[in-house]
Order: sequence, then structure tokens, then C-alpha cells
Amino acid sequence: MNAETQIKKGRKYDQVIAGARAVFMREGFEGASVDEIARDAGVSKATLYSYFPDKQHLFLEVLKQECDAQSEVEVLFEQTGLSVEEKLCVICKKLITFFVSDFGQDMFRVCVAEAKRFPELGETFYASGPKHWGEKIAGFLCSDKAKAVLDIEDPFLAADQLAQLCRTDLMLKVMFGIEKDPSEEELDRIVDEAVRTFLARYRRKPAAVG
Amino acid sequence: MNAETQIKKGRKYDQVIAGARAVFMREGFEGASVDEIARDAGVSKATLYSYFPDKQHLFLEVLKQECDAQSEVEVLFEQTGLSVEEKLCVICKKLITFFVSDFGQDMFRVCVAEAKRFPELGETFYASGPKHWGEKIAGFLCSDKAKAVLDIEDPFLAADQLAQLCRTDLMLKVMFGIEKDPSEEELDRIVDEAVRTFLARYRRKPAAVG
DNA sequence: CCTATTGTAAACTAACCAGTTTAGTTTCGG
DNA sequence: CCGAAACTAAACTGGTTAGTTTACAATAGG
Repeated sequence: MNAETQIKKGRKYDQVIAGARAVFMREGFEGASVDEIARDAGVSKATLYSYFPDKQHLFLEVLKQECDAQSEVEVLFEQTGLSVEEKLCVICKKLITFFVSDFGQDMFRVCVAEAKRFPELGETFYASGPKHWGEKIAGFLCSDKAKAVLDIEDPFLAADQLAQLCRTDLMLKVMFGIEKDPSEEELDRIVDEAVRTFLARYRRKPAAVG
Repeated sequence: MNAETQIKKGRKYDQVIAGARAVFMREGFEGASVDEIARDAGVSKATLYSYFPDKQHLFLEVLKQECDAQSEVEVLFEQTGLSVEEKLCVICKKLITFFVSDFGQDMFRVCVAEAKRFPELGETFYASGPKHWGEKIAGFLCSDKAKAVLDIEDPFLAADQLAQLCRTDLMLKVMFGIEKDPSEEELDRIVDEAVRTFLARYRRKPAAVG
């Protein structure tokens, strides 16, 4: 009786989640049929319904797992040996790369589409995505190292502005199918311009000595 | 035989569009049923189907009309007697007010949800929304009056950054149901901070002589 | 006032979908 | 190798949906 058998509700639990994730991301909540999910997961419908009481609970479980996965960004903020400017660039690059990735796009699309129907989902997504990142960035902006270079009154607002400068028109273009595969150069350009604007506002000015 | 009778395919065309708009905005494409639309529009299903071949075409027609309506922003850029800084604030206020409005939120939500299924819709929304505004703002940034105050290399990028600074966390909070009715003060604060950051980067610096 | 157009209500088709049930098969610990 | 637990395929229930059809009523122009 090891821990694994305790936790798992059945042999094919992960398979079901994987199939459901694929189909929900592709079709949205209304568009996805349970038969399709079962087929995609390589599992019978009866098995699926032995794990989840209904389609909604399956949907929420999938998206909660995705939100959790999305939150694993700790590593990024622990790396050392970079200047503040370099670290801002690294953060921005990470953000924009996520924003235009298939995973990031699908997550955003599905959550936006269903947030009204499932308020709990909206909260979960916001908390593990924008909020979590905002706090991480704000934390960095408050660090001693950052404070030596930056002059920030409201770190949460500054963090938000930095993130927004990364979102950019490009994210919308990808979202609405205008642009498919943005090049690394495009991304770097946006990162560079975002950090440039951010620093123009928040870089510490030499104190005017009376 | 006046023009009106030519254009209209029937007496109740506008009614159908109005009902369809309401239901699609409320329920999304998959979630909306044609019976519900007909009921909401106060029209029989047969009438509805005499105007549109199927649900998809009705959906696209509604959203195209909405996109057209959204494009009517000419007025804003013609008003005179404002300083460049004031005009930036007016533009930002207009943007953010739209972003958090019920109409703006529903439009965005539905278009994001269905852009993958209806590529044409994604293009239409992008063209009449973000692209149209971006061009308008860039045009203003290139005007002689603005150029006297601002020093901008890439006006489209600058316009994009200004718009993004308006979107902010607040738009996401409303989108995901975290915040319901942002106060006028909150909006003004964001506008102020957006313009501040924008000007920090783009305000013309006194030329260093010699 | 008459007639063609435009509309209506309601029934109907054929498909689909969430969720259940059944009868039988696979898997795996002991 | 046995027996319980997990799984399967497939049929079934009850409900919904997009789209059509039919028989009838309102409307509006000439």
C-alpha cells in the first residue's frame, strides 16, 4: 500500500486528464464532446465518469492543473549574477515567450471564453497567472539590488506596466490569427523596447544636490 | 422604390440582428441557440432563416456590424485646443473606458473565443479594433503638433505601447471577474500613470548643443 | 379593397450530446 | 492462479439543437 495507489483514483486518470486537456484547449468547453475526450484519451466513457461526476468538474480540474503548472516560475527569480537591466530583459523575454506560445494562447483563450460561466475558473486563472507574476516582479523591483538602480513608488503598478509593455500588439496578432510564428528577432525587439520605456520612467535619476 | 426597401431584406432584419447580438454576447457562439435568438428578437425562426443561411453567417454579420460601430472614433482626433499631453490623456481615457465597458468586454471575449474557429472574424476584429486605433494614434504622434513635443522613431510601436499601458491589470481583473465596476478615480489613475511612463520615454529632450 | 409579400406558430427531421447501464473482459495483488 | 477491482464497448435515455416545412395570418402598396 504505497502512496501512489492511495492518490490515484484509477490507472488511467492521467490519460483522461491529458485527453481532456487536448480537446478542451482545441474546442473550448461547449465545443468539446465527452465522447471525443474519451476517444482522444483512449479510455471508455464509463471510466471517465468513474473519475469525474460531470463535464464541468473535469473541465475545472484540467484548467486548475494547467494554472498550477503555469505558476512554476520560481527558478527565474533566483538566478544571480545578472545586472538589474539584464534581469528585466530576462523577465520580459520569459513573459512574451509565454504569451505567444501555443500553451499560453490556448489557456488564455479558453479562460477568457469561460470566465463568465465559471467564475471560479476566472479567479483561479487570474491568481496563478497575472497576479502571481505581478507579485513576483514587484518583489524583484523591491529588492535591494533593484532599488539601487530603480526609483519606484508603486511596485505593483510598475510590475503591471512592465508586463503590459510585453504583451503588445504582437500577442493580439497571434491571438487573432494575423501572425503565426513570430521570429526570435521580433520578440527580442519588443523586449528591448519594453525595457527601454520602463527604464525611461523608473531608472533612478542622480539626486539634485541642493 | 426608395433605397431603403432595396437594402433591407425584410421588415424585421434589424430586430433579428439586435436579438442575435444580445444572445451571442451573453452566451457565445456555441452557447447561443437559434430558438433563443428568435425568441429574444421577437421573430419566428422561419423569418430568421429567410435572412441568413445558417447560424455562422448570422454570427459573423453581427460581429462585423459591431466592429464597424467600434471604428467610429474619428471625432476624438479632430477636437482641437488641447495640448499634446492633454490629448494623450483623452485618448487613454477613451481606450481604457472602452476596455472595461460591458460592450468592450463582451466583444473581446466572444472574438477571442471564436477567432480560431472563424479566422475571418479574428481578422475583422483585429483590423477594426487594435489596428484601426493603432493607426489613428500613430497618425496623431506623427502630426506636427505632436512632433514638437515628442521624439519618436517608430510611431506604430509607440502607439502600441501607449495602448498597452492603458490595458493594464485592471482590464484583466474585470475580464476574469475579480473586479466589477472600476471607479472613475481608478481609471484616471491608470491614465495618468500611462501617460507619465509614455512621456518619460518619448518626450523630446532639449538638444545638447556643442 | 385586393393581392403579393412578409411574417407567424408549431410540428418535424436528423443529428448530437451528457450521462447511465449492462454484460463481458483485462489487470494485478496476494 | 484466483478473485476483486478496474476497465471496455455498445446500447440506451432523455433532452437539445440546427434547420425545414406546412398551413395560416398580418401587412402594405397600388
